[in-house]
Amino acid sequence: MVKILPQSFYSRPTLSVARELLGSRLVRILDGVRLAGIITEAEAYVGQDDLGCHAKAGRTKRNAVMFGPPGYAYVYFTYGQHWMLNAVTENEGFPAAVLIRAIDPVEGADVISLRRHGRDTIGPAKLTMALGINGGLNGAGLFGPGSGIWIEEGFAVSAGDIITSPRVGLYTVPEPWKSMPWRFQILRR
DNA sequence: AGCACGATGCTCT
DNA sequence: GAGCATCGTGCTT
Repeated sequence: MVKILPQSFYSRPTLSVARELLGSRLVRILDGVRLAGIITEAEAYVGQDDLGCHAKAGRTKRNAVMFGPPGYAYVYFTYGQHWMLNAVTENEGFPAAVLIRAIDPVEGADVISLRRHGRDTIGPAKLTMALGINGGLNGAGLFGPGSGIWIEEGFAVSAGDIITSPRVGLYTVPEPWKSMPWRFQILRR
């Protein structure tokens, strides 16, 4: 029996949510077809004090969803071509989110492979390409089946199987934020 | 297998 | 006008 992660799952410390999203199942209904992948990598972005977080300079049109209630998708466009998927965390008014950085396809792998031209789904923009995620999903609720995207309970990943490291791509972010070990990955054996 | 680089356009200053 | 939570290619080992 399948359980969609409830809004209360996201209404918690972002680091906990990021760790626990590993092993869970990201589901996307695309053209009526169910696609899904196990989340294998995620990063935490934690509030206005975190100078790596988009919310550092306050609320803007782009990051507004992060300031809202938890459990919603924050989808933004970057590098002129890529969409990034985040899950908003913590309480309304505290801007924080988890960036989903990689999935391991488990349903609709044929469709996913076509969409990726046979290439992998390890990378934040790669998985949005694979699942057809774009700005139209910014603000979509992740805790119910209504929006065509949600996250289901998966399997628990033991602490020993989680790799922690600094977040990727924060070239101009000052320390200590640049080096905070807020990237979580499932160890590949 | 790894590194360097160009692409490309939106957002915020 | 600068910068960007990246990707794919092409070149080097």
